[in-house]
Amino acid sequence: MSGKKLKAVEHPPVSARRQHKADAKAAATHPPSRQRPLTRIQKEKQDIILEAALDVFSMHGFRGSTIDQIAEVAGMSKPNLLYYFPRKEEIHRRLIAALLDTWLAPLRDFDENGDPFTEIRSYIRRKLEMARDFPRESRLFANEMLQGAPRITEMIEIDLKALVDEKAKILLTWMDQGRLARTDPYHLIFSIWATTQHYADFDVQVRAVLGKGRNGEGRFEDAARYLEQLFMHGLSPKPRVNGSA
Amino acid sequence: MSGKKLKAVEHPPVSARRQHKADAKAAATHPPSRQRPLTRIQKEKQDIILEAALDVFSMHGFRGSTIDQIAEVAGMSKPNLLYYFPRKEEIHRRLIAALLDTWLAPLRDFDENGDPFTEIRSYIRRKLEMARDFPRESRLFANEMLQGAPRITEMIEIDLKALVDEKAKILLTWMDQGRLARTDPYHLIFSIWATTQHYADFDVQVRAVLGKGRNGEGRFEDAARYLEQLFMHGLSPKPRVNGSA
DNA sequence: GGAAATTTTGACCAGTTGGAAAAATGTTAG
DNA sequence: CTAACATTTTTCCAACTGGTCAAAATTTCC
Repeated sequence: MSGKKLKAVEHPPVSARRQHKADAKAAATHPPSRQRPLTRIQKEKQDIILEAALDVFSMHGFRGSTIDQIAEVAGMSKPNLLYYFPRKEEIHRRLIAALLDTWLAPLRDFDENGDPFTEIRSYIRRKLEMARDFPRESRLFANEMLQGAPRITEMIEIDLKALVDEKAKILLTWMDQGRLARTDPYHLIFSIWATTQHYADFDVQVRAVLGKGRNGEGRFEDAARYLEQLFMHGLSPKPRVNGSA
Repeated sequence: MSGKKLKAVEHPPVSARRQHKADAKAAATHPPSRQRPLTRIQKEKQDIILEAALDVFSMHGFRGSTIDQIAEVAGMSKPNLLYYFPRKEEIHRRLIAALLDTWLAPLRDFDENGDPFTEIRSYIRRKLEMARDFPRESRLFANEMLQGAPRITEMIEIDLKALVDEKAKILLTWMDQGRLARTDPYHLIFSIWATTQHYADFDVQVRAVLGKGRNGEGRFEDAARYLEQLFMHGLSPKPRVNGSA
């Protein structure tokens, strides 16, 4: 329901402060990390752990989550879990790395040769699908943002920024060609992120407000319809529309 | 740059489960809680603590925050802090209660006798101002939502829902009168929440993407302009606009 | 000034948390 | 079967956590 292997992007020189004694002997018998090709069984266990960790981290954030909790959800003992991931941070890093990749995929697919409205519409749709199908990933990301993104600043300041810059340029071109209302392309992108991820991150609120009646999967359909209308109307290249007050 | 006292709204009958032993003697010498009119000095100290707690809770969530952290930010010892607030949960509850009240004020002011676009525009503006002036409150709220709103379910399921229902009805009336594009009023409200709070909750991301150049307070001006355009255009009562793909 | 009340501090505690060590239990290839 | 390896469990620990308590320092009020 959520797995999907994503290539992990290492942050080479992070080097956090060490306060615990453990440091030297890393190639001991315990972790199966050293060079080995990583058997299929190991991969499976790691996936189980990552699954469980996603559950926990996405709800409580990094500091609010405990290894014990994750181990319990994963159905194994804490030391056993630590056999696969030498430390808590490592699990979290793996999740974040995997997340960033999938999370940006829809934006990467934004095609400058396509029709502006088709592109925007399908971008919205894909982001909304992700909010529906991977809410935990969305919340993990949101948690990270709320905490000031301590572990991924470089990622968002470099990779993400570059990607958005690129797509903003495309939007600007479309605006110049009169195929799209002239506005700030960055805030346009922000607004798509915000409106779609809202359905994952604030799910409880959305459900509560919509009431027991209307909160099956249908709410995503409604959201899609509404957002489509809002953005299609809102961004159509027309001078002015309403001028009251 | 952020202070501004907010009137606190008490939740009378929350009654959470007790698991710690402390329970009986509450009128002991320690806490200045019993009946006393609460001196001005006490209020000041409590405010200092709440300020500090807002800093910490809004970044790390409830579980991820420690009393020691809060005490340090507040510039006092942990036992001293605990003298004013007998337990961690109490501080958090106070913050949340205060928050909810201010947070919903703009929506309460939504006036059915006003002009639809004027009302929506000023609602957006006010929400954006709150995201700018009270980002920590916004993040505290977001953190609570991400965790499934365990401490405020009743609040959002009852009070919030009722308020939104009421305002949705107003929006529907306007739509019936042809003064507003016909759409789902609930999702319309969600989209305003999402787009405005985004600037508080995902502040790091917004700053990073906009780059060092354009991230002074100006970004809120730009956001306001963009959102105004999006919503004013997007919700104007016109049949169809673009029909490609 | 001094007794009473308030506020602050220092020492302490039981439970939790991240993690280490090593022994115990599989598993597998020769 | 058994040596080499992989996995799991048991035991343990030091630091941190929320919170208590009594004594000390300070303020308040007569």
